[in-house]
Amino acid sequence: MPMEKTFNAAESEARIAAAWDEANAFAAGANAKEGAEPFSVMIPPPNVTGSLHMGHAFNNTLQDILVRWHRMRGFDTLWQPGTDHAGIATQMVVERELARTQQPSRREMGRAAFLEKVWEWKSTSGGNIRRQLKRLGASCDWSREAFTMSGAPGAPEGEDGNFHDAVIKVFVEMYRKGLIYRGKRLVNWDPHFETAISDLEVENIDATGHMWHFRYPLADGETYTYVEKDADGNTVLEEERDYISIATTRPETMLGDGAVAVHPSDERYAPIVGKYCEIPVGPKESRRLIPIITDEYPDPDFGSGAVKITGAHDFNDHAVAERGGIPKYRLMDTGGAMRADGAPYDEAAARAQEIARGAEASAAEIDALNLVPEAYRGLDRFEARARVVADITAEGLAVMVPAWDPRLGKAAQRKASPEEGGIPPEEQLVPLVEEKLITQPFGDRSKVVIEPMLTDQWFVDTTKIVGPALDEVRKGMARPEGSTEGTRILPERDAKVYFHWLENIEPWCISRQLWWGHQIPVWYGPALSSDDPDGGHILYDAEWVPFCAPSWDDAFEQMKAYYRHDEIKWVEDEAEAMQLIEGITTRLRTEGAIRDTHAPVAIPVYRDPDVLDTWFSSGLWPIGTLGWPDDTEELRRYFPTSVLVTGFDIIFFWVARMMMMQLAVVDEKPFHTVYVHALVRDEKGKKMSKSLGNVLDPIEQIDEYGADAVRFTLTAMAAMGRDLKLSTSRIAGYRNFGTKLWNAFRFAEMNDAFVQTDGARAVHVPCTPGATVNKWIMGETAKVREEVDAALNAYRFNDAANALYGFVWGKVCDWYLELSKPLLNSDDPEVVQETRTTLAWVLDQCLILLHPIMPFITEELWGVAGDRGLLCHADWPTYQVSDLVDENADAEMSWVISLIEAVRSVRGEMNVPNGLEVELLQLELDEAGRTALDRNASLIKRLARIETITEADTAPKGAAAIPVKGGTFALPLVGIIDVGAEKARLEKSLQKLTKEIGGLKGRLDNPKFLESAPDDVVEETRELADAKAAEEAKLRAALDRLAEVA
RNA sequence: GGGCGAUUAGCUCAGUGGUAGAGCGCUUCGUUCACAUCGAAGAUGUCAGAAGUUCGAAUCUUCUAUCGCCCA
Repeated sequence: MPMEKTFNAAESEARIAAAWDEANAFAAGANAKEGAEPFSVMIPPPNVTGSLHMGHAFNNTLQDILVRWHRMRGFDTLWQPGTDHAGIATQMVVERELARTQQPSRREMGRAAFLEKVWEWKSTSGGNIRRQLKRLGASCDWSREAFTMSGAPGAPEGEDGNFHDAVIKVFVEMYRKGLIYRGKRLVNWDPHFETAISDLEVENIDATGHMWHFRYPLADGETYTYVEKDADGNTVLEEERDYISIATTRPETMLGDGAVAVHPSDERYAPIVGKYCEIPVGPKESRRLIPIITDEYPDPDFGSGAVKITGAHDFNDHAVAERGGIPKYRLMDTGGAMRADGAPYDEAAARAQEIARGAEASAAEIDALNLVPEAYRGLDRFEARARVVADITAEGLAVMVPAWDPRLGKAAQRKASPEEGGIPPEEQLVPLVEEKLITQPFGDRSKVVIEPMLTDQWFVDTTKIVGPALDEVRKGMARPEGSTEGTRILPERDAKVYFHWLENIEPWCISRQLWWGHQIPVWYGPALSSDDPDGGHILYDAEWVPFCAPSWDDAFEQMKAYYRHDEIKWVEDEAEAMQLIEGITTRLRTEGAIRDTHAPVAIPVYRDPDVLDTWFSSGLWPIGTLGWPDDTEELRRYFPTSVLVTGFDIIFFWVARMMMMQLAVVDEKPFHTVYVHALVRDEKGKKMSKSLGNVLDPIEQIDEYGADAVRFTLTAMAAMGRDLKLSTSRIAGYRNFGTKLWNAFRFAEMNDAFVQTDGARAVHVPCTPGATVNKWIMGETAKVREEVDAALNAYRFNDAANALYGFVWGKVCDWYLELSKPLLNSDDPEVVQETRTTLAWVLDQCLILLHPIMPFITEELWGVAGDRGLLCHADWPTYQVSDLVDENADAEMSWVISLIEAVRSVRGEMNVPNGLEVELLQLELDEAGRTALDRNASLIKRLARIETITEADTAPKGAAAIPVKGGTFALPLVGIIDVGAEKARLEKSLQKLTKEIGGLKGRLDNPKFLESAPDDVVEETRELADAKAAEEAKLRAALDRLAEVA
């Protein structure tokens, strides 16, 4: 049955994918040669809620190329797939789903029930991305698909695995080694999701905002002389003030101010440093006084030069507060509303006043103080801001300026001209609300403004584990070619990014106030009042002491040892534990005894409710997916892995953390090479995003053009380190390339190239052909094979793709297929047989070499062209240029091709009708040319559409001249050609030639060039100059003859 | 503000010191038995600008301009 005219991707891809599946073709170790080296790649786990976008398609295409290439070369290959559990994103998706289907909310159903819902969602919807990756052709070992939450408590059937064990074990070990600690720190708090997030999950966005200026009155009616000087030291303003002017973009945080700071060198405020000022908001009778202190942080040239210090709600202020021992008052609840808990404002403010005056207070007490006045309690932070501004302004404590002040921005009025009536703006005073560009932090998922918040969190002490991660990459960057020592990051630029980040690393906050994730394996019980094992008591206001252990049983053992008995009760949460302790202590107190640990009452303990950052688990991806902490066969075989292919946007999130964690846990780098690729953008260069609506959905593209076209496009554009701008016309172009290849097979099939009587064709070199054309194409094949291997070895994916494109289309289809036609129709059965064999071989090579980039169409054609197993397991060739290139055949074919091109060019420019076969005159010609002409006359005639080739001494008048290497031909086109046009054509060529010769001569006449340039360059230049000069002479001769006619 | 990168044909981009390239688009011609998702031919460049190093610069150095990304 004859082949269809085009490849039907939609129909074939599914069938081929099924065949691969059925053959288990991508299982770890499939097609490995005896004693093969391992080659393993970890997929960057996509988010389980995710669907395939172009970035994934790009990332996975590159991985698949490497993996298929290695598999065909007989490596013991593993491509490990899987997804991560994406704490925030998944919780968000499931909560939204609950709301949509009008089910009880997360909080209503409680933690356990909610997690059940999440698992349910995962099993029905979490497989999306796997199906999509399969559509792309990703040759992962799907039987090993991993998940970062596998094996967690509550995981349903089918979600077993030990990733959870690995995560917990690492946490416990790192905790015991002192690499993980808990502390009350200022963290980025997401008020929407009510969890801490890492600074990498914060997007800083510039937007026009406002800066308010307020007066903080000095305490006790104090005044000072405020002097403002210009750059030359001249006084520009001098006035008596009873206040200090403060600018802020977040007035609601004034309620938690602990001090006002000025720079120590700022003379304007020197007289009042050490004095107190009043926070101008809240009930008048109980306003707080705060000290005026000095710190290096305030910039005297910015605003008034004085800065309010709110240690609990700003990172810079926090540092100042730490340095100056300033209390840090927390103002908001987890949802970003002003606190409504605790004692009435009067009491809290009075206590805060004592503290400001020097009274001792614990961090816990300070945290418990709610300094939000009743009027603002419970308000959303932005609502509170508006109220604070309004109240201060109403009281006349805003800094006032004329209405035309340019700092007011759009709100500023223009100065009135005298003839206009009313109050001129210069006399009208308005509150100074500066309009300016403000950088605000936003949660990258929630898109709400992030609030710096003082909370208890867990941290990895990254400074303690960063060293080896830096060393390994330093080693890798310096290693020689071919070595796998250390870890090499490509391109080099991204190594710089890596170094820069790790050298300035911050502690990593790993706790999240979510439910979906690995719950922190720490239980808290009340601390004993003394270290003395027999004298310890539990006090009413006991601190909590942590017990970190991989399981409750282990924790329980620790608790027994600590409390010296086993009456321990695991309760729901801190509140319940607290209640029980209160009960115990008050009851025992009334009995006249402080409870000791031997009393017959259960000690309440509770588990830390927080979960670990998803990146903490994906940081263990390399070892976790291979079965660690068990000592598995796979771990021994495939770890450390070979290459990590990933986008530059997760160098910090993931790559750096994997480096640190693998080194910290198993003391071994996770991979020897990291290939960092760029971003896929739309055709205008914009980042693809849903909100812009410029996303190209890879699945839609695959539906329309086929997976191979999408893959080839991405590969051809994968120049290292450059963003790719993707357009559908490009994809269509490479779909056409597939069609071209398809039709080459159609041609071969029609010519019986695949009919073999002696069994399956071997992949290795089939014969030693006699025909020059056959020798030549085999040499070209060897060249491209070397090129492809060299390109892939260097991760130059685009070079591999372009080399193959040029070879298949430009060499095989444009020339070899055409040149083979006369041979296939030869009367000599040996020539026919040899050509069929060569043709089949060459096309097979195209399939093999293209397979890693275009797996589907090549697999399909492989099946069409013979019955010999799957192409994805075919042997990758190793023949070399030195084996297959025949210099003479090369030279001969170049000559033939250039002659045919020259004739076609003349015909084209002279508008000789295609159908018209013309006569070709051979004028002078050297020996090599004569031989080449003799041996290939039929080819030349056919491809250049020549009727006869005759020898002549001189060209007739009015013939078009065709200079070739070693001689000249002519096309006698009397009556067909336009003499003027031919003259113009020749003159144009001559002009170009003269310019080139000028350049070449200039170099050759320069003695310094001859002296300094390498010999082969000089030689090349000389040859080229000679050749050009010869051609010039021929063209001149031709022009002369033309002149005779005219 | 700090860092990284880009600027090459109409468009998208390759090109690490030695003859400026590819794909797409464009123009002309073409129903020859693989392919019109095709074939043949053609046009198109101050390699952002300036200075320097070099026998020789798109390529190396410095500066300038414009644009982008990351980090504060």
